[in-house]
Amino acid sequence: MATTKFSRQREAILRYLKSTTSHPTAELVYNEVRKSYPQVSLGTVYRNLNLLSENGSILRLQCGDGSEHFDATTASHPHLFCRECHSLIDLPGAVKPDLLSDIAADYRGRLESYSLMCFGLCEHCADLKRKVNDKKEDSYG
Amino acid sequence: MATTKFSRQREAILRYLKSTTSHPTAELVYNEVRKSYPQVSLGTVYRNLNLLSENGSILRLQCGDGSEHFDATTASHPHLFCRECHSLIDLPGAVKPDLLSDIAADYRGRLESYSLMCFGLCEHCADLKRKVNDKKEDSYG
DNA sequence: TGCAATAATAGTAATACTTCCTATTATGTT
DNA sequence: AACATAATAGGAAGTATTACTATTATTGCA
Repeated sequence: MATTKFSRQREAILRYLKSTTSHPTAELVYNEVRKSYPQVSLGTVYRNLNLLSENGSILRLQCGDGSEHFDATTASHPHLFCRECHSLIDLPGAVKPDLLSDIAADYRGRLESYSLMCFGLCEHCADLKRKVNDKKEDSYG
Repeated sequence: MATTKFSRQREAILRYLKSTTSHPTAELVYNEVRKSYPQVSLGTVYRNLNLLSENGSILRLQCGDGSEHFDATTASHPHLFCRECHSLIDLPGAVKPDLLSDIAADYRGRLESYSLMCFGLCEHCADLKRKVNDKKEDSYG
């Protein structure tokens, strides 16, 4: 078996992901890591993101915007993709831990993990919407 | 506003998606629709899949295998991506309808819909695994 | 029924995003 | 220090998807 060797680039990628809650794409990780390793290549970033997600160090998120996002908080937790500002954010509050077992009760296969992506409005965009509605009420009522 | 006009190709795409439970990719939809419309182009398939998913006629599913899958069963329901045979299947049994409200209780934004993707083994692959394990027990124990 | 307006299409070019390839460099071991 | 090899940089190649444009299909109306 090929043993995994340490690499500064991989450490920088993981360190960056652990330092942010912004769920960056590969491209954003690349731009960030380039600040400390100007010679790093996009291929290296992709190879390591794949390696880290395969060994469970990070999560791979898809929200329907075409590209993939990465998250170093590996415990299954829900995300929200805002349909207004297109930001991808962590949702506070745990999902019921028995989410999978409820489903598994009806199913003879094996459920090991899940990814829950919510769609709607983030707090900021929901606030804006409320303000706009308030104004409308002012003018018409 | 541009009004949407009828198109045979779009109808064929939707009809096919409604006739199957296999969650095909754009490429597979293309191959299928080509049987009735040999001249159809991949661009048309993509444009219509986007249109149909934007107007809520179909769902867009991502299971981490790189491409997108489409589903004409539009009610939010859970899916399973089998890590062994890589098939993407519907999970029976409803998710608790209060799944979103539980989360929304802690959140000031607005949650409108969700996509729940489970990972593990489908019934078929889970069965195979059990048989292999049984054999091992035979030989070693 | 025929005509005008325009949405949708086919076919192709262009654009992501991601992986693959190869010579070179970094890491870990003896 | 020397060896074995994992990992890298840089660029080429491969997919999945979108954009462009001349042509065709659909719709509303005379």
